[in-house]
Amino acid sequence: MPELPETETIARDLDAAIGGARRVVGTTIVRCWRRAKLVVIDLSSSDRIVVQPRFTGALLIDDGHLDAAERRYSAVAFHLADGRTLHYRDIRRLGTVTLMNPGRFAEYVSAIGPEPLDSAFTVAHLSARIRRSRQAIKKVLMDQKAIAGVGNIYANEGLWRAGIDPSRSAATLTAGETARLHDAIVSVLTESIDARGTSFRDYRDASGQRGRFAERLDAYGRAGEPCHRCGHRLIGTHRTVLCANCQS
DNA sequence: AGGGGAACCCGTACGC
DNA sequence: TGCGTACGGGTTCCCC
Repeated sequence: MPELPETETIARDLDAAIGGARRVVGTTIVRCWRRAKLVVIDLSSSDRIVVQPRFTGALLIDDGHLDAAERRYSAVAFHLADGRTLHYRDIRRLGTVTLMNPGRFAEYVSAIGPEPLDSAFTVAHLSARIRRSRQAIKKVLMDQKAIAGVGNIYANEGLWRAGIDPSRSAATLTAGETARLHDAIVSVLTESIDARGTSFRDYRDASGQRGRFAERLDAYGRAGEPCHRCGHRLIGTHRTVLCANCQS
């Protein structure tokens, strides 16, 4: 399930492969980039193709060698002037591909919170958002209106790094905890992008490769295994995992 | 307003 | 073996 680092990897690869004036029938792909968990494809017409992969969506380039298994679930195909085809494939079909004009795109994006890897995302910003919510801190982290791009995996990882219980009411976090959480989110997302994301289940990048961050996870998917920090057994379901000893 | 819950979808895992 | 069913999971929409 692509979160920020996986979506960033998809967008970067896509931009390298087809960004910079690749002609599609009737228009030209100018640039591919990421906002939150969305892959955004800028067209010369000033419209944009906005792809939300959700769980199983992937953008794959067929240069004539894409195997039939990958092509099988293709829902949308963009034929490029150079002969290649950009496929949106989605096994569970919960993802979306939307063509937006500039007004619609601006409206859509304005409802999304700040990018955690932008300099505008400061401890003060996180603190202000956290302080006014009595919801569990993990739920706030996953709220796209609060912070863009963080989902279940990186919410678990960030909270583990910061040593904070995911079920803690957001408003009860101290200034020190908020600062640690901010640093934890930024570092885990940055490191995951460097590793080309976390591959779980169906996620593949634009060339069909898996990400390497899965082997570096500290919490997500590790219930019952020893904490990498203190050795205590991690508790929880596959959804929320924590170390009861060092996340209080 | 803010929070809670259902719907969306289909491959996988599991039970009989 | 083969069929049927429960499950998952982010976002959106609806309702309280």
